[in-house]
Amino acid sequence: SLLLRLGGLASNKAGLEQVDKSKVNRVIYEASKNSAYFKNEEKRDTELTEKVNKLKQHYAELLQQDLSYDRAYVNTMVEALEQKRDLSRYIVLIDMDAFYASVEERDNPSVKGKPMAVGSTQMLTTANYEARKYGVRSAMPGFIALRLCPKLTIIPPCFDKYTAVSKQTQGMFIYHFKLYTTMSLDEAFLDITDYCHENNKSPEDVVQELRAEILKVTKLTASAGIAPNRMLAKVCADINKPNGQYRLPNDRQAIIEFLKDLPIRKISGIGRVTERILNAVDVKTCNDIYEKLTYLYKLCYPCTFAFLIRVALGIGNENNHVEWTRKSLSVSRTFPSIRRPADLRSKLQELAGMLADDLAKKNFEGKVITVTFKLVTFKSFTRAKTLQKYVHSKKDIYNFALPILEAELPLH
DNA sequence: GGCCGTTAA
DNA sequence: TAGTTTAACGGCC
Repeated sequence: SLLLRLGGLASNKAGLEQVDKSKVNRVIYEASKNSAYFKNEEKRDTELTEKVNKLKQHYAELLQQDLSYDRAYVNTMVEALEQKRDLSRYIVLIDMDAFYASVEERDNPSVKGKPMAVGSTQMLTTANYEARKYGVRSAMPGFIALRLCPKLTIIPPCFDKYTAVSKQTQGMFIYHFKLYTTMSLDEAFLDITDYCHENNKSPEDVVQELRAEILKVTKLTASAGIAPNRMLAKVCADINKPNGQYRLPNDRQAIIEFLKDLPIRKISGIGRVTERILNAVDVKTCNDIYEKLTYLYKLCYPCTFAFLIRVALGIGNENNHVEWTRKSLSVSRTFPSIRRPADLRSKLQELAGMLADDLAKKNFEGKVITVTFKLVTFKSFTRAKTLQKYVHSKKDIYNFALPILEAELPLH
């Protein structure tokens, strides 16, 4: 299971269906096994396994107990949520297909049809569909991708171009719809309910037209998911990727049916750790969450349980309409190992300057300063300090960060 | 308030 | 040879 996790493909990613997974995993393992990165991952995995085993033990004890009182309480919570289920909205997630890679293909047609990825030998951010056939994927270091596919072309990212396209699509969205800005350049949530009613059009047709317009304006394809809430729309957007769309009707029974065999990992917010934790209590699908709600109520923190019950019922987050506001701003860089205090100080200077520039551009300031350390062993840790006043200048950032750095010296 | 871990793109 | 960057949030002490 370790090998699977470390080398394991995110098989839920589009375009990876026909990959020879065991061969790909072997190549990744051979390229990884002696690295410091791998050793660190092994350590993390051991810690997680311990946590999972403890949970299993706790679960086994619960199986022996009479939980009828808890079951009744959970049922009242389910009913209360059911009362508030909102099936009145048409929420859409628009997701540009292999975004960065598609932009580069568009602007350089000679790489079209050939395996290509955007990034560097250190890290890839996006792979085109041709490259995905070889097991190449985003968040994979380029040097490993080259072992999987020696003919792979790696193109350095050009964020100005991606930002420009993102501005174009966002402009199209807000012209007609309520737009909930998302953090990435290639994704946006829209509420098309009012538009559908006003123009007497079906959600499917509206999204079809929107995707056609995106293609016309940007020469790029997008996929979309349509559902009564964000959580489900996000899952739906993956179903007919690339260049497709899927609608989950605003119907309770259809939602229950949709969730029946849906793997928990498809839900945004459930990653590899949560997946393994839930697997430990025999939960693999969203319906399994529903079946095991009483146990999860006993095993999870209230906040986690509140999230899971919504997943089980297919009811999204309540504050869907809350505007995004920035809460922090940061810069980070990985560089070849340095340990001389003078070198570390000048690196800090450099980063402080970059951060000050970004703060100026965004007209932002902060009063909590956090320094993150990453060692050659890949162990990382943070040290933070709340200041008396808001700061934004390079000088202030450096002066307040320096003692935080020096308190950790010597690094080893 | 400070730190760690998880998640996502 | 080589494993990113930015942002948010929950939980613990």
